[in-house]
Order: sequence, then C-alpha cells, then structure tokens
Amino acid sequence: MDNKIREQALEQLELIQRGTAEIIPEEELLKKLENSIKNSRPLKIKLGLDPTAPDIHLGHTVVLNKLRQFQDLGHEVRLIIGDFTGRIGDPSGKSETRKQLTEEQIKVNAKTYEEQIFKILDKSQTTIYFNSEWLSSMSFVDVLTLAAKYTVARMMERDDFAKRYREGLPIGVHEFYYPLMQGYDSVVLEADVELGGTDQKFNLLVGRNLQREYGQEPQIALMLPILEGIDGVQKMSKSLGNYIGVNEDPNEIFGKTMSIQDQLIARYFELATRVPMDEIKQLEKDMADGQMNPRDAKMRLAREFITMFYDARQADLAEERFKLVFQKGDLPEDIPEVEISGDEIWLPKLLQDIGLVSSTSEGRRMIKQGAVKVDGEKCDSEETTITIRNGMVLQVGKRKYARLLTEG
RNA sequence: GGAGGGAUACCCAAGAGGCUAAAGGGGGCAGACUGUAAAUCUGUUGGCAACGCCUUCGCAGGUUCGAAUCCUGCUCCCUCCA
Repeated sequence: MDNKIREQALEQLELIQRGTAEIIPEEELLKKLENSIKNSRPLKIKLGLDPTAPDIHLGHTVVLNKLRQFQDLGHEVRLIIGDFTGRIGDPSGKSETRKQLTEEQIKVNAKTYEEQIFKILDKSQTTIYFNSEWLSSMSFVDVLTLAAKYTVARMMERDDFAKRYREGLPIGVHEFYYPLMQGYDSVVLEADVELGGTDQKFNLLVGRNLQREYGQEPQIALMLPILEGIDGVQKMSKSLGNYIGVNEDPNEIFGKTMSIQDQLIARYFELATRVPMDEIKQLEKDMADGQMNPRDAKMRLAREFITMFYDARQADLAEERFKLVFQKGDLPEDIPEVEISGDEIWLPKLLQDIGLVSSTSEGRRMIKQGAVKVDGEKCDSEETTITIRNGMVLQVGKRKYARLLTEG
C-alpha cells in the first residue's frame, strides 16, 4: 500500500523534473508528494509575478508550463502579484530607480496578466493574490520582527550583494527587504513549492528559511532555466526584441518560430511546450540521422505554440499561409489594405506614406537593394514614379505588404 | 572636502580646427545561396524630390571665414586621496 503511494510519487517527481535547472531539496519534494497523495491534499505551488511587465512571452511560459504540469497532477497554484513592491519601486542594481506604479496601473496590468496566463494555466485550480494585502499593513514592529530573523552575513551570501560589496558599489539597506518580503509571502501562503528562474535561487531559499522560522514546513525551491531568445544567444526579453509573445498574431508566431536556429528546437520543445519527453527525444533522433528535416520539426513547434495560445484551427491557417507565402512565394491573402488618394507619386514617398518604410531615404535604399516589388515586379530605379491604381500591391522585403485602395 | 579622467550614432569605439554625416567592430535591415536555420558572400545603416541642402558628437553660450575638435558655465558618470 505504501509502496504504491511511493510509486505514484516517483512518477509525479519524474514528470516534474523535466526541464528543471535545480530542485532543492529533491528528497523533500518526493516526501511532500507522498504525503499529498496519502492524504489526498494538493500541494500549494507558489509563483511571484512582477507587475511591471504584463506582456507574457515564451520565456515566461517555461515557468507557467511547469505550474500547469503541477495542476495536471492535481496540485493547486497560488500566484502572487507583487503590487506592493511595484508600488514602492524597486531600485535594486545599478539601473535607474524604477518608476512607481499607481494602483490603477497595477490593476490594469493584473488584468492583462490574467488574460494571458490562463492561456496556459487552468483557472479553476489557480488563486491570485496581491501581496500588498498583507505587506502594506505591517507595522514597524512587524517589520523589525521579520528582519530579526535574518542576519547580514546570510544576506551577503547573495551573489549580487557580495559582488557589489566587494566592488564598493552601493547596496541600499532597503534592498535587504526585498528577499524578506518575497519570503514572507511564502509564509503567508504556506507554500509547499515555489517556482522561479535560476536567478531567483537566493530569494527562494530565503523563503525556505523564513518558513522554518515561522514554524512551517519549508517550501521546495524549484528553478527553471532562463530561455534564450530567438537569436539563440541572449535571454528572451521584450526589450531585446528576441521574443515570441503569447498575444502575438499567429502568423507572426509561426514566422518567428521558423526563423530560430536548429540547435534551439529541442530546447524550445522541452521548455516551452507540453509535448511528452519521449516524443521530443524521437524528434531529436530523427533530425540527427536525417529522417526528419529540421524545418518540419520547427513547423510542428510553431503549431504547438499557436495551438497553446489560440487553437488548432489558427495553427493550421498560419501554416497554410506560411507555405503559400514563403515556400511557394505567392502573395498572402490577407494583405493589409491602405486607402490612398492621388494619382502620380514618387515611389519612395508612396512607400513612406503607406508605412512600408519609415523615410524616403529608407525607401530609396530598399529600392536600390532590390527589395521593392510593385505588383510582383521588382523595381530598380529610385526615381520611379508610380501611377496609383486600385488594388495595386506593394511589397518591401519578404514580409511587408500593402494593397492600395483608391478613395471613392 | 581635495586631485584627476570621461560623456561621439542602436551598442562598443576612433577622431584633437576645414579633406567628417563622422574610421573600425558588433547588432539591425535588405539581397544571393537555403529550410524565413546555421555558415558564407554582397550591399546598407540621420533626414530631405537629393552629385545639393538641413539636422546630429552630454546641455547652454562664446571664439573663428569654418568647431565633434578651442574657450566659459552647467549636468551626469568614473578613479584616487580625505
């Protein structure tokens, strides 16, 4: 009977281990899983969210997929929106002081978050909390009591602090409170497991220690790797522009996925989709011995993403369009239409007017480089003047199109 | 509080009175080859109906026929000393 429970727990553990960077400590997680099964009590899985950046991309889905996996195993997810810290403005590191968010902005961001998050998570097994609920009402005495549970020496274990101290860079006293606040969140939520990127290791461990201080069973720190962006080098982030966002147009998602490097394919499958591991292994094997063109693996990947964020129909449509436009070289059916008046116009000016290029200089450049087509005909002179005709199709490069609509 | 060094385009980085819309590298964009992959090669990377004109080298003034370059003030960053 106990053996059976252990078996189930081991099964769950194996699934959970997929794609993780580190689980501290693994034996304790197994124990928690066993207890959870024995008492049919779901584990409470915690994740903290930063309220400042409400655009979710594949990088975030790594951790969200892991949460979803816990849900599929019957566990319960508790999300914390860090509105308290967001309202104070976290000035950590050298970057300029973060701007403070108003309550209004935080609400809007939280709403945007929800819409995107539930593309991956199961709403019925998710609870959302705002940490201002308990942090904003703490008195100075409460804060000191919390602070007394940690020492400066232990704080200095954090790489970032140690490094700055060594280099004589400033460390704000208040910065010590951020890990404490995050850890205190775990105490309030009685978290069994907290997820985070590898960069969150220190904070997750503080949570563990604080829970112990408050007489709770310490949470498990489960860390996931930071996903590389579609450039394959830097971490995925919106500001670097190397991201695939869950709210992006399906055609955009398809295209971006098709442009990733081969070496990223398996990693994206493992971390950003819920395709079973043995299937991924098979894909890898087939690519390695030439059974499968990596291009087709990427198509599969693109379909997985779109199906996750939209549905299978959208995925099919995006694939069809991709094949038509990029493999056959035909014009897509959904060319954006632009209303325009006038008759004769200098081509670079026209391209600028309809937003295909940002300046006439860029228009000239594009023409010179052979990137501009008018009704499918490559245009070779920068001085070309065009006679506008209803339905005329302009193209700049491989991806930018416009169809002209004359007024009236 | 004292002494010195620095700020150049998306990023790094040359330039030290005219030949500089500003070397070189990275990144981006476009083209060739492909699988919207990688690698490679080529072009391009302030604006303007354009072998010319306008704006741009931290900010504001000044010297000069001419200033990214020289002078004055200001802001910010860094290093050393106290």
